[in-house]
Amino acid sequence: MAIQKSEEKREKILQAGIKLFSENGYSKATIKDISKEAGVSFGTVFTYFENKDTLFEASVLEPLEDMKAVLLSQAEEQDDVAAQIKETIKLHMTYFAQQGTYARMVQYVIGQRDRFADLFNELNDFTEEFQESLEPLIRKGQEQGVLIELDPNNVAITYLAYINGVRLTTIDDIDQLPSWNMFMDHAYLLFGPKQ
Amino acid sequence: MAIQKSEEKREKILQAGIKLFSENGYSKATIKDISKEAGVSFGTVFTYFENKDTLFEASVLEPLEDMKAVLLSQAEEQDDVAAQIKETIKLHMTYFAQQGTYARMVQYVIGQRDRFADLFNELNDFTEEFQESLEPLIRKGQEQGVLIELDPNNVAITYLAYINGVRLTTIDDIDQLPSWNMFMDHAYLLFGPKQ
Amino acid sequence: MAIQKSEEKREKILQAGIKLFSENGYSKATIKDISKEAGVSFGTVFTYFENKDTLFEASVLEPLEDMKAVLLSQAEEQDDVAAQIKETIKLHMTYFAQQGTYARMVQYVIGQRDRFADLFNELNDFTEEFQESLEPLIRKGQEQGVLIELDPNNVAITYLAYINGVRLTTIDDIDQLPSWNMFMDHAYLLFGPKQ
Amino acid sequence: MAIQKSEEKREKILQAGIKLFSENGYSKATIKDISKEAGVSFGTVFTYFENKDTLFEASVLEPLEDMKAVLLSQAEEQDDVAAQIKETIKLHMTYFAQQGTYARMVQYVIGQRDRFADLFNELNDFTEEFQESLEPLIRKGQEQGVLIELDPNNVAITYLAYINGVRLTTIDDIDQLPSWNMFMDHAYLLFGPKQ
DNA sequence: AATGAATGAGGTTTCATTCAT
DNA sequence: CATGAATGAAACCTCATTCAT
Repeated sequence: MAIQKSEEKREKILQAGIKLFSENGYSKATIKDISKEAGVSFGTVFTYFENKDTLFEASVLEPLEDMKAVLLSQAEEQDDVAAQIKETIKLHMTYFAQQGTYARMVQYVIGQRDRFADLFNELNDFTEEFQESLEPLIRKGQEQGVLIELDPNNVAITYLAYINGVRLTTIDDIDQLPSWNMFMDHAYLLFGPKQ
Repeated sequence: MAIQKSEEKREKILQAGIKLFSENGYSKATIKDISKEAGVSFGTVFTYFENKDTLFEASVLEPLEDMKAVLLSQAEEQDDVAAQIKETIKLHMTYFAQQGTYARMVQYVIGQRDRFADLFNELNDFTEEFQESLEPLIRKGQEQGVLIELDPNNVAITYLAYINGVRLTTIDDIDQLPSWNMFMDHAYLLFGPKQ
Repeated sequence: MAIQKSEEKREKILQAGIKLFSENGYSKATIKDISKEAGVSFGTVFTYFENKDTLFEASVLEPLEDMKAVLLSQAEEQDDVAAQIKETIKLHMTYFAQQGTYARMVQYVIGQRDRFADLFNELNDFTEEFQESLEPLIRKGQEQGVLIELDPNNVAITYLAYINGVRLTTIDDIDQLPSWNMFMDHAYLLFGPKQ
Repeated sequence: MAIQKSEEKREKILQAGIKLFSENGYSKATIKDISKEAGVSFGTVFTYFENKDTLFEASVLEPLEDMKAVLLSQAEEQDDVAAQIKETIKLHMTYFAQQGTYARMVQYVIGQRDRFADLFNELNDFTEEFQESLEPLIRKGQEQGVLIELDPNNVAITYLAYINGVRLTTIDDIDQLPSWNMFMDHAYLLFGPKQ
């Protein structure tokens, strides 16, 4: 039970970290602010995280697992491959639309790969995993003549860059779904639909 | 002549600011480091820029003008509209490929629009300008039956997001042009080519 | 039986305190380190000692009693007073040779007599006791014409300073007895042997 | 002139460091206290010393040079070797009597030789130098039949330990010269006078 | 105009102590 | 009793900004 309570607090601090690091960047997000946001005392942060860097790493890694899970998931198998891809895109981008500012942290890590080497490698490894995961779907589309012949790896890479670009550039809140719908429609173009 | 000399120094400091802010972010780039990079003394920075924020704003704005000029420029008018668009994309993305880390500063401003309200508005205004600038070309492509019918504004927005996504996600140096060539080819897909 | 067990724990903590305070000084020896060294939990330290200062005082006092006992003890009465003194010196200094870093704590207390007033007075009182204890032996040596006429109090004081100086300056381990033998031989000089 | 002023301030800080480190030990002497004692602001300390450790090292080394100079100096050559030695002792111990608490810092360094390796080695080297410096005088005394035959190195070592012991144990202020006179007289015993 | 010493607010981190379990 | 999570005071250190030279 003591453990239960601890985990709760750790989680609160982590969520506060994710929020403030995302919104303000590493340096501007102070431990004091994070502890206030989490509703714990200043010192308690250090009970759960060795130091600021450790908290930051956790703040990046934890949502990353979610993000990975979403991006590696796909819509159900169906005959209409175009529909299947479009649904997959919707699955992916809906998540990003809700993700708020998290993408900015990923960006931060990429920008300072020396400092956060482990995190960076983790992100890098994921890119490959993502390519592999998307390849069968893309190939299926190409084989059925729905998509033009493009290197599936390149499609995956550009599609991922696009998602990030949209997330980083767009400042809309989740509510403004209309524009997100548009972004989803256009994402499909990167798969090279025959039209 | 005194003015001439001053301007030189101001420029050196600005370039140092652009470099270090881009590479390290706002907080980690210290005035001392910037002055060292610029080859001037510590106090001199404050002779040319009121404070750190002012220097940062200038460091974002100055390259922004270049970036704007490039993104608003287009390849020469020609009969083959597809070729014209592709050349325009090359024009745009070659610049970004060479820009190194500058895009990260833009990102930083977008992420803190409250703090850098003026800069943010400047960026926002540009988006509209960019849409207007690209519209004729897109419309031309659609009229000639080379592109499918899409809202030109949306094409411009998604294309811009894509460019940013590529720049922010990709860590390649300028040298590794192969991948940038690929990114250029795929960018064209966002214009909705009939194929 | 409960009490028995408690006393055991108290002793473990005390020994850990003596060890770590001696080796690292007051500030650098943390309660956490001491608890770990003692093999008890962090909070348990406060069950047996009100606070850090209390533990420190105990850590100084407890070995002090041993030290006192040793320094107040003397070699067996014998006709050859020179031999008796030399054996007494050996008794004293062998103890110090084995004491490791404890002397440093005494030093620490002397250096901060305001802070540890009680301890300091305790130490001061001992000096007088030591003088009294040594006086008969010294006087006996002088009466037998083995020692020159010196104020026995001064002999005791300088001898005590010498022992401390050797202990504080020397970094040898107990093993390196050779040098300690030398130190013992020379200690006798302070008693003013006729030669 | 600017340099002149700087050096003055550096010196003030250093003197404050020597005073407070000696009196309170490393950890209890805070930068804030030291800056206050020196009459400068908190930040100014870091203008002249990289960090607390650096200031501490300087606070040990600077007086060490004085101390070395004194301990390596000797009374003028004269026919009466006993008088010469006694005067040399007076030279040495008068300095220590005035030195206040400095010896405690030396003690601190010896106690933590791993942490302050360079300082420790410096101290260690000095011991040898001291032995060499004292050897001729001791040998002269032995040759003239004033001193008994003892290893000069051992005499030097024990004499040094004695001085330190007196300084560390004695809490008298400089004023109380009487006791220091006694300590000087007894120091001579360590040289092994024939009597 | 150029310099860099001086300042102190504010950041991260440590750690003695309290106290609920 | 034993435990260790919670707390916040206080330490060190950084660095933007001021200002005398």
